[in-house]
Amino acid sequence: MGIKERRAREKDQLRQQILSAARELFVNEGYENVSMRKIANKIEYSPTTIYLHFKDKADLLDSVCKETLLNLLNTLEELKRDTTDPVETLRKSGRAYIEFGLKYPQDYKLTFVIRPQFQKDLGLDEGSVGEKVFNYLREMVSECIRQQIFRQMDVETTGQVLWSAVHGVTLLLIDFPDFPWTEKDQLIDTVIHTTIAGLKA
Amino acid sequence: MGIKERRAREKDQLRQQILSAARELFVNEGYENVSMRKIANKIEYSPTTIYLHFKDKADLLDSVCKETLLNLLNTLEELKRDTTDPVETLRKSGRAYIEFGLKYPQDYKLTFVIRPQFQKDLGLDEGSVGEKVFNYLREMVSECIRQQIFRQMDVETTGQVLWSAVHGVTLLLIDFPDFPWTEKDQLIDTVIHTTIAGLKA
DNA sequence: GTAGTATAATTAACAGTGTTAAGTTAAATA
DNA sequence: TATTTAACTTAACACTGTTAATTATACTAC
Repeated sequence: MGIKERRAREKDQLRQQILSAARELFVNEGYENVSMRKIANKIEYSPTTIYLHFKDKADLLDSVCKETLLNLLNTLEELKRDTTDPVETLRKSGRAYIEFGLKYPQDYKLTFVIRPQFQKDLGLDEGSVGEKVFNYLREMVSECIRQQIFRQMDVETTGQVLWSAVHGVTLLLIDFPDFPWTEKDQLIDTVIHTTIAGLKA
Repeated sequence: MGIKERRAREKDQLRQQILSAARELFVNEGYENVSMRKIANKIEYSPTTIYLHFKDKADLLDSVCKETLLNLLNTLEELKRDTTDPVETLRKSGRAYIEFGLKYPQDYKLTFVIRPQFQKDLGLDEGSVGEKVFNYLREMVSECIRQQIFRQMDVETTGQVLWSAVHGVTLLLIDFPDFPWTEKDQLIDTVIHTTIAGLKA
């Protein structure tokens, strides 16, 4: 009775096909400029087929963003294995976060700017990938505070300050590419260095 | 021969009428959800009339954003008159910037996130309002460095770090209103305090 | 192997979008 | 009063997300 399984597999395959077509188009042309018909064309199905797999366009965006967050989480967790010094880990994580944003600027904006505009619920609910990413940050921060490297401040606030800094510089670099920025790597390093310095005891 | 003048005045009045109708709708319903026809309805003109005053919808957005920047600039410059200590001015300016963003969240996003997506040119060209805002920041920063309160670092980089921090926290607070943030005022203060502390000599 | 059934995929349509070209109305000039 | 000029509108195009109704396909039971 492997028929049902094969069918489910095929269905999942098509779902994945839609998802990656959507991601590619969203990333290259921007969410607003991608129509359901364009996605359908790309995968050589009729537009309505997409609706058999996703509730609507926002749901499609949602799924794309979930994947993005999962990628980010993987990137960060891989990095964590190699280092032991919590400040060094934090520094590297900050860099990795920003570089992730710059490597996939559209994905980043989709996830952290566009999506919230359409889906108020966020995706930081319990058990979600978003929550895991933030937990990752929480752990690093609380270690820095525990070891008294950082000021004895609320873990939450400290984490939020760090997130603000990296989120800010990432978006500025993405959104204003023509602005006369300081050399990119130097700016990123300075942002991270400054914020960490400001948090130190 | 005041006829031409009256006509020009009337034309400008209508332009302004369109502009404020657009702003109101953009702010309340979001740029994407506002159609030219909606704006036209609001001012009781046909949709095409708008095109006699603005090149297209993006141009309309552009003009709305220019006004927003002007408001921000006024807010900041007013504040500057009352203080002399450069660090205090910086601190207050940071607060004012963030609060401006939170008071007019849609305007802020329109200007600093949505607009760049449609208009790559930014609006930081010479003589523009955007440039003036950034010059404002530059001046404060260079004063802090000159007085050796801040580390002897590149003025540009220092300014960009500050901008990143305030931009970051502003957008996070706007985009994720349901996130369990630290009490808002405390978070803002901590972001500003931390960044400035990190920049100090 | 064929009839019936469930599921996958499609076509056609609706109400809406930004934008343009052509046409109309109203006002100022001669 | 006729003519020019500016303001404004109507009608249309090619597109959008999404739904209901319909067709095609693959599987089940006889």
